[in-house]
Amino acid sequence: MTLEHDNQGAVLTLNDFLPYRLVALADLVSKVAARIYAERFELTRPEWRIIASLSDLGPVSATEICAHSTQDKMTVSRAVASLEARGLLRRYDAPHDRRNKILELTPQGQAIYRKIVPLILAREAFLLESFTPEERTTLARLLEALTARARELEQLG
Amino acid sequence: MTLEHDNQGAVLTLNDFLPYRLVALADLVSKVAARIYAERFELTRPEWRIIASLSDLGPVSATEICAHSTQDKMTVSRAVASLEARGLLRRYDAPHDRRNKILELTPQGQAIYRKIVPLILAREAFLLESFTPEERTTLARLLEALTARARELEQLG
DNA sequence: TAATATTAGTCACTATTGATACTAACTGGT
DNA sequence: ACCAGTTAGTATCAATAGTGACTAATATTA
Repeated sequence: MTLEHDNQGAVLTLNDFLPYRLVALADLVSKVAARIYAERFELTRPEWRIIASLSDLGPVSATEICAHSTQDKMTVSRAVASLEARGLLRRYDAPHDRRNKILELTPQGQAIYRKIVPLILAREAFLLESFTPEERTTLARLLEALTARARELEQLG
Repeated sequence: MTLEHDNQGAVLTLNDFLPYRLVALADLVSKVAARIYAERFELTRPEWRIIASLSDLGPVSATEICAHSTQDKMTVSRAVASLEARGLLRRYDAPHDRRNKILELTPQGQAIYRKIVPLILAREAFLLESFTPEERTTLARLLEALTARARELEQLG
């Protein structure tokens, strides 16, 4: 099957259409998660992702955060400025490249992370509660395969 | 497991965290799809969803579009205005409720839909190409179950 | 049948996002 | 050492999305 085929008269039912279902589900899940970090901790999604990334990676540059959290560099730049102003992270010059600022969570930033994580993990657990271990593995595998495939598609144009 | 439990010291790895994976995948898939309706047909995502919804449902009110396409009513209002200005849909008063405007694709709107659908379906097919029929069914079922679960979670707060 | 509440859709305002371009710092080839 | 090319991060401006108030129409209920 080519990407430019001419399957005239084809019909698309929005609710049976995978990309739509995926985006709708992601929006919903995203909204539920945001209720924690936004309403309870006054963090935006980019801010929360930066905190999570720094916990994952340790002190790294903004560019590494971008890659790890799939966010635009401008988005990260803004969120970092805000987190720094609130004392949740600090920045210092990288030893051998002064363009590069290394980011690091402050103890306050780490404390917020430790408060958020159990709440967020409880939501994830609730979502997966009705699945068997095999189903969870399958889900992860299928999403992974779709992601790989979507990356290919992105390259193709 | 409660949603307010105190699993202190828990760790969250962003890339193993289902909500993050879902959102990242949805963003990617969304971006690929947008290349078709945005770049080739100059439609925004809300506009495209309205066209798809009207094709699914036939002539309906804006409110029904909102529900069917999971979009905010303001988003739909704006996109409808734009589509009407471009002659892709028309509006007329509902017979028994004059608050209500019924929306309907014009022949031009239908023509655009018919051009987009095969292209979009080809992308979806590419994404699913490496899956067996069983895997596709499983994927749909798992996403459906997750959606139901996320709706519950949304209610709980 | 008034009085009240609800609903559809839009307006106006604000906040967020995204694209482009810029500055400063580094790299590599000659 | 010098110049072109690249990279990190930020500024700026335009487009987009989200919120609450608002208008008009309908529904509800006393």
